[in-house]
Amino acid sequence: MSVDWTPERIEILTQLWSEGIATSEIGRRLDVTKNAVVGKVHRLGLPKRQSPIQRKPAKKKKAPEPEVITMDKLRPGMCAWPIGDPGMPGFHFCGGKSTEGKPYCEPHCEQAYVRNVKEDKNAKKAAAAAAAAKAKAKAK
DNA sequence: CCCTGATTCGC
DNA sequence: GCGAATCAGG
Repeated sequence: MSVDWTPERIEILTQLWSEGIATSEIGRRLDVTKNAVVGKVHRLGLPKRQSPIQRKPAKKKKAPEPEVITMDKLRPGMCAWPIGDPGMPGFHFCGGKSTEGKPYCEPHCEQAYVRNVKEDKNAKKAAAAAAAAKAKAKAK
């Protein structure tokens, strides 16, 4: 098994790969499995081969579906920011963690109380100041 | 079935 | 970051 991917081994790997050598062959050459080779190659960002292969959206392991938050899924503590048009099919909510005492998550809270300012210099200035203050507070 | 590379996911 | 398992095309 591979002890470490030394620069030399990576160089050999890259060289063989660029020469069009099969992963299994490279693996034999470096005494690693072909999976290790293809994994490393992919990680190094080397040019791909055999392009027309398109993998499935990954099943069999888990179901990391973002789960759309419909009305019945919406519970206290979840952001009630509406997504889509109420009454229309597929209407749902953000569902993120809402801020304490507020019906929306933080990003949507910001949107919620945005005033109808357009090209207001003061607003920009205030926003910048607020951002700076926030960053400063966070840095602490 | 064999080969190939691609992607995911536990470590 | 690594690579086995798994997936997909040929």
